[in-house]
Amino acid sequence: MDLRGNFEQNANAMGNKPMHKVLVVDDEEPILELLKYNLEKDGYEVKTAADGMRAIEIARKFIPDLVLLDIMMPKMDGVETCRLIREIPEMQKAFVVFLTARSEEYSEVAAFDVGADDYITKPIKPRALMSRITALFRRETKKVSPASLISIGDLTIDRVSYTIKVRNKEINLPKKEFELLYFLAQNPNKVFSREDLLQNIWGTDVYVLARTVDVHIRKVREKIGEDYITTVKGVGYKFSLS
Amino acid sequence: MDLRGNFEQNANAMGNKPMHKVLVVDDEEPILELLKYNLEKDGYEVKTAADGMRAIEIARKFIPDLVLLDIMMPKMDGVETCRLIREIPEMQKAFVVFLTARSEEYSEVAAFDVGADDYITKPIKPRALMSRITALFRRETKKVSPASLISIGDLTIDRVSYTIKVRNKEINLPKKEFELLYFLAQNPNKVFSREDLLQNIWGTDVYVLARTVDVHIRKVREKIGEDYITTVKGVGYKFSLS
DNA sequence: ATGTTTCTTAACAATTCCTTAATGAACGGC
DNA sequence: GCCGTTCATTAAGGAATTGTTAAGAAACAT
Repeated sequence: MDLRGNFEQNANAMGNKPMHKVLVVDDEEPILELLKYNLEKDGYEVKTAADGMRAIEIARKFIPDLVLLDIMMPKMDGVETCRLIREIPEMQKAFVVFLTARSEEYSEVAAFDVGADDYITKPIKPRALMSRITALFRRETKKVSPASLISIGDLTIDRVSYTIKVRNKEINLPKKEFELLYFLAQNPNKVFSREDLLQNIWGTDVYVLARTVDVHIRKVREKIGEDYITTVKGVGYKFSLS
Repeated sequence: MDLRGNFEQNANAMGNKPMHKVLVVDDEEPILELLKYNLEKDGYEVKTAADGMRAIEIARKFIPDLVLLDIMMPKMDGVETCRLIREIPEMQKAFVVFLTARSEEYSEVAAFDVGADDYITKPIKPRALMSRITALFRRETKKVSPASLISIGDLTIDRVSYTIKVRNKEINLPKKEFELLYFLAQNPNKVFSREDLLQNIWGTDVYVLARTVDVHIRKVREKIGEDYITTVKGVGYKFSLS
């Protein structure tokens, strides 16, 4: 069973990679397969369409983050398809990358004019294509974390340098421990159940036992002292000011 | 809590912001048109120039907030044009963004030395360009020209000669290694992901695997010692003072 | 051209971190 | 006191990330 299935917004406090959706549009079956195979291997969720009409139908529901679009297609060509896709409100911010045979020299200007973000010439080299797609998503503006510095009493949590300071002593925490402490400290005095913590720090698509939280709590306490995190029996943990 | 939200930069379409003036300089007519069209669609006031001389004439009267400047031009190249533009008193605080063909590899250092704020490789992808311009204007403070000399502890980084000094010993670093160290040292204690580093050092249009960063980190450490660059597992690297 | 340096990738090793499971301790109800 | 529940603590295996090396491309210089 594919556990990745329906979890799009698996972004969480740790900044896990969101899974991106890709729609591939080409009239040649082998190319569809090749691209689908490579994309899925890299962890993208993929749908395919054999012509422009189908592409638009699918785009409306699927709302891909990226459309790979063959320029030369029967019935409706790529540029026209792109224009129509851009008319779908939710598709405004999606990326569109054209696939074009080298010989064609299809007007780049026309392509970019309808809002293409890049174009790639056939024959397609999977590795190169994949790295360019990676680069596309890499450019995405990323969110700014709410507070990069939390200071409570003699404890300082610095998300920029990923370090904490207790009683003027700097300590390096492993990622999960850091995120756990950071998350609790963002809402001082508020109790979170283990499930809450798993959801927010581990993410929705991870299958981890609730007891795992205990172990991390224990390790954080070991490093910063017992005074900051309080156990609320039967409920969960909270960051307590004292 | 899904922290990911839809924070996109749909800034331009509405809102009564001050209208920004843009001067586009390129010797190719189609490119001028493409850029002019897209910029005006986004609400900028645009003027164009086909060569450096004309550019300077226009800049003197028009006083644009942003100059898009092709690096490769007949008669006077972009770098020279930029320097002359910077001599116009009213143009001191304008943004300058270079346009460059991917193949050229025009000296970035030369470009930044004459006061470029960014550079973008052709072929130009209007949507990407527009969002970068939006981002440029959104920045409150104009990027300060980076210091050419950084000194931290017993480490000195000299951007002019591309050399560093550790414990009074001068070392020559290859370009990528130097820029990596330089970039990290500019923001001491700040953790950068491999993606961050790729974007800022390799550029947005280069397709390189993230693990490549590791190898360069390794080489830098080999040369300057293990004490300066710290790994933050699961996150990235940082320059750490200790 | 030729040789040299640098960059990138790939493969494997080393390390750290995460998760689980097992055990013991604390607490409350009966 | 006894029992059951819940949490604390520890250790071990496995998973994930990073370190390291080498080899082929690419860029650069001679």
